[in-house]
Amino acid sequence: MDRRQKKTRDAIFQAFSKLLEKKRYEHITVQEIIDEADIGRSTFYAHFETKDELLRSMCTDIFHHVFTEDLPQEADHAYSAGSKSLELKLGHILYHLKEHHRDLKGILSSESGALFMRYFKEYLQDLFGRYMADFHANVPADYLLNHLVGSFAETVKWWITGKMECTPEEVAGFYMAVIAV
Amino acid sequence: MDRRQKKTRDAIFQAFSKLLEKKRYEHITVQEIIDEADIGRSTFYAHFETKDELLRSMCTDIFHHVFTEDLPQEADHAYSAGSKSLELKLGHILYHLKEHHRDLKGILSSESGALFMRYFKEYLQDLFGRYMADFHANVPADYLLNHLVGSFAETVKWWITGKMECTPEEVAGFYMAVIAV
DNA sequence: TAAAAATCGAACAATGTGTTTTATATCGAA
DNA sequence: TTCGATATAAAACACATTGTTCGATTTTTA
Repeated sequence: MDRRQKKTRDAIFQAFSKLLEKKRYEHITVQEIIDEADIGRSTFYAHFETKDELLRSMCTDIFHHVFTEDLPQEADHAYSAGSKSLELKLGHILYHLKEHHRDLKGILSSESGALFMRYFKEYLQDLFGRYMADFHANVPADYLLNHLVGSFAETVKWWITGKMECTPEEVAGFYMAVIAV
Repeated sequence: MDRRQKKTRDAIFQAFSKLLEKKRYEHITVQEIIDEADIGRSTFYAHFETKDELLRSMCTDIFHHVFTEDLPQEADHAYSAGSKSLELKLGHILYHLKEHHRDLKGILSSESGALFMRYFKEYLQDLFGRYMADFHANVPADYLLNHLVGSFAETVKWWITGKMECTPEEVAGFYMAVIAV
């Protein structure tokens, strides 16, 4: 990627993130992002078609980091069955999410949080699908999956938007405690 | 309330609801609502300051119906303690929500669903707060409340946006099954 | 019937969007 | 280093949407 492109992209991300901290997503204009990032109008549109796509890109970047990063802890437990394996994996995801907590606080604080949650759940859907066999509840499978995914996403939101006093391990523990079926 | 006002208000609600069925909330313009409702521009703004406020009013109307309607079943069980009392109450709420499923499908299908969910949770927060004593989990109280409220809201969303093949009682049962802590 | 209130409809300013164009600056490869 | 390719800047533009205003008209209520 061209240095200039990367520089511009980073400037936009940072400007957007900064604006999100003090303003609702809906009320942030492209012009404000441009001014904050100190770039030309046409340059912004050369990178992103819309504000929504900008948010989507930020989320995708974060998810790519969070979900595809090396999972050192997991190697030892890759074949351990059941809930402990899931708990470790979720703890690891929380650990990586924490590294982005500044960006995430901004994103989650406004309506953009709803979009983030939607994208986040798409990723989680795949992950949890692989653990569904470990759960046995007398409810429809799609309902259960929806419940597990939604609850974890809400857990993340609760953690990030709160004071984040708990460790990733503790948060994963809370989650496992309330979904134990 | 003046007949004209009621007529106009209903026309706006119906037009908005109809548009929501085929279009995303964000992409619906005030002008489209006006055209669909066949009213004057200034009339719309005499009723609602913004599109957001229109949605908020629709939600409030529905919630008022759902949460304050007579609860016939509950009279017999008002003093029964524990989870059965909660399950009955939730079943009743689901029963009333079903009466609005046409409007709700539209609202929940787009980003307006995020706003609905937020308002809905505000109401649920009060309700669940009164049952918190019945739950005992080794997690922070605010986390647990957030989990219970969020999960029920997601349950409603799953039910309304799906095929709604289950009865309110069944859905309440599913919910109780997965939150049993 | 008469005053009060709601609606209509047209015009209006203000704001934001996304595109286009031309000139300039920077990059990457030969 | 040189040169073609590419990214950016800056300004102008058409367009859509918003929210307000105002006078005329209709409907309600007393």
